[in-house]
Amino acid sequence: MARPTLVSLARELGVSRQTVSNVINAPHLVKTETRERVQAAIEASGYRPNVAAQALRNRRSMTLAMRMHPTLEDGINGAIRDRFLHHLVVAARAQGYSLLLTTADSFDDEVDVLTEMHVRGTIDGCVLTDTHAGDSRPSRLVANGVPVAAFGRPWGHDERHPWVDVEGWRGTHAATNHLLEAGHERIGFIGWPGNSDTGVDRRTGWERAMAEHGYGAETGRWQAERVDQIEQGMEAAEKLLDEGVEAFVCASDSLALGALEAVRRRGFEGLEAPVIGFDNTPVARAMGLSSLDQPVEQAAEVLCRQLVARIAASQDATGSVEDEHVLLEPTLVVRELAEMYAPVED
Amino acid sequence: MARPTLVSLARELGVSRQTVSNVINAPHLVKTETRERVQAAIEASGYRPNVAAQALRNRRSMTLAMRMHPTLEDGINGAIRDRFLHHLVVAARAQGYSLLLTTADSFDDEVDVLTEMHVRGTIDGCVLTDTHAGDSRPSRLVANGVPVAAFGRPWGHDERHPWVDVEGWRGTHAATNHLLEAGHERIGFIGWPGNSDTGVDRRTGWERAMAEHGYGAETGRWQAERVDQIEQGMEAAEKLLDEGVEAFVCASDSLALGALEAVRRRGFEGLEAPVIGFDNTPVARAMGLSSLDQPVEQAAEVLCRQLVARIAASQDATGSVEDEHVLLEPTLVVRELAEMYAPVED
DNA sequence: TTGTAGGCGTTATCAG
DNA sequence: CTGATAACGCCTACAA
Repeated sequence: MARPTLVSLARELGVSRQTVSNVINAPHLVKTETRERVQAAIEASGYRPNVAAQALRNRRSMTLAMRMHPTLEDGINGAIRDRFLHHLVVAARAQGYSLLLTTADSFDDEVDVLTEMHVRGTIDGCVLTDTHAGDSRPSRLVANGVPVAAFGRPWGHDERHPWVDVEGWRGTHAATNHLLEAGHERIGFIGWPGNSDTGVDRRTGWERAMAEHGYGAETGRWQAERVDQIEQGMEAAEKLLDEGVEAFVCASDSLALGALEAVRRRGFEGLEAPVIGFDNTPVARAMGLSSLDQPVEQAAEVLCRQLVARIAASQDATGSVEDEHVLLEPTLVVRELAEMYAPVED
Repeated sequence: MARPTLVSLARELGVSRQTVSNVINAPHLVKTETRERVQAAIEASGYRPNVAAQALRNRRSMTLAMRMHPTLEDGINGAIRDRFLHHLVVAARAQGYSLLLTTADSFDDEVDVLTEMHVRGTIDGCVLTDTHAGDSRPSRLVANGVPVAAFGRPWGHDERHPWVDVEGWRGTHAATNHLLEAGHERIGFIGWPGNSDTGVDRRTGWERAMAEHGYGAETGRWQAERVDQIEQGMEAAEKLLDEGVEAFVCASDSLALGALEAVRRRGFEGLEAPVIGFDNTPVARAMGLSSLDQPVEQAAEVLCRQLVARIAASQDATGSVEDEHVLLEPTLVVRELAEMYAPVED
């Protein structure tokens, strides 16, 4: 027994296929009596419109795509991506869209893959993540006519596409203030080497807060740059502790975990360790490390809305919409150190 | 300038659209000369077949779906899911399929959502994860005519669908043997409370290895059951250490991290901690904890192959294929504890 | 309010 | 080897 179609339903009911279609897409056009009869038949038969036919006819696939980056050191870490992805799917669904996952070997390849999908009508638009300085993906995709929305601002470029980003500096700023208010004075910062935009951004918040409290002169001495590993964090923290630093804001949870270990070994007062990480990873939660949480849920939602608006604009040919550029703020999650990791007594 | 179609290309070249189609799908039917002329035009114009039209015509969307579970305690953890997903996308792509992500509020809802997608022609089949005892999803989906392949065996049921699973017990068995060979004698096991199938499976490997080495009588005393948290693992380990246990195999990395801390505090010889976790999470890697790695890449690949075969069978109506049931083995990843976490000296 | 007609872009079948 | 014809299932004008 084949699946019912508009035509088969219409035939059975003795009406035209158009009437059935109207019952679904423009019920107000159909006489109540007919409508109810048709609706009953639709439900009884379990009829569902075929998406391929709709896509062909409407020229929209109601599908978005996003590249699944291989887990990289410097990209969004696994846990965050997992959360982001989940919310993205939910947000897309809420707008009637599906999310398709893709892979690519490189950023260049990503542009090709996404463009191809768009040309073939597989997707209506795409989400970009892991933006970086000099990232040419957005402009190239836009040039190819592919609607784009990015998670991450276009560092240094003034791109013509909507994006959402999290203002890391506001997070580290809040974290620094929190430590200062808790009575600590010499707050250090452990960040990444090089001038990655995210890295500079996160350090800036600390610098600013310190300057605001009259420690501007010390920000040169009280900071360290290490690659993103626990051990590196610990080593850096020990060096800074020797210089008199007593609390730490870190660019990542990995570095923070290292700093935490260093701090534990020297002991500290109270239940809350004077160390704050970034990204609020599961480990941080498990150990009781305070951390900055990125509002990925909200980011996913905004991103989706932007993208859908962009798609609508690109199809209505009503011209361009105002590109939204949204900045969100991380939330400081304060925790007490898990008992088992309480500082080692001297 | 609209995108080229078969018709527009055909018109330009003065051939029929069918010929153009043949050049793409059945080149051998076309005279070399014509073929080359058409091919040149295709490349020059950047023509790409429209997937909606293909899907409509071929009645296959070349798309698979998988539910994105909200991160749960007992499900696949974030990091593993991330890896699995990535490989699934790659494997699907290799077979010409795309992967669509979905959400659902419950297992029941998941069946509805996936069935709906299949009825509407959005997807050709789906992947199931987080299978559990009494899981009715596979049979219901199969009943609805949706091709299915599951990551996780149908615990206790003899389902008629292909699946792949990882034999946890072989992992813990190998881990236990490794510790025994390293000279430890009294190996304990820290697992989860209750009788979750995965939990029992993982414990079984340890029990078996212990029995094989003449410690069968001790497996009752040398094990503990705790909820999956670091602190619980530590507490359990301390209790067992007091009973004379000297090394641990754990059902998860969380429990193992706790056990590791307990072991550190008492000190141990060598660089390799006498603790082995499960799932090879990033934290384990960072801290230098030995762990059992699930072959998710291979699982994704096999799963995809199974599903595609299943789809083909469901469409050729050639009857049913032999359902494959594949069991894979975890790999023991032995690590030396990160220097900074070296045991505390007495 | 309902029905008719045309077309979205592709592929399979069959005749030339 | 090539081309004409007929769907695949849906939606939007437009006509009745």
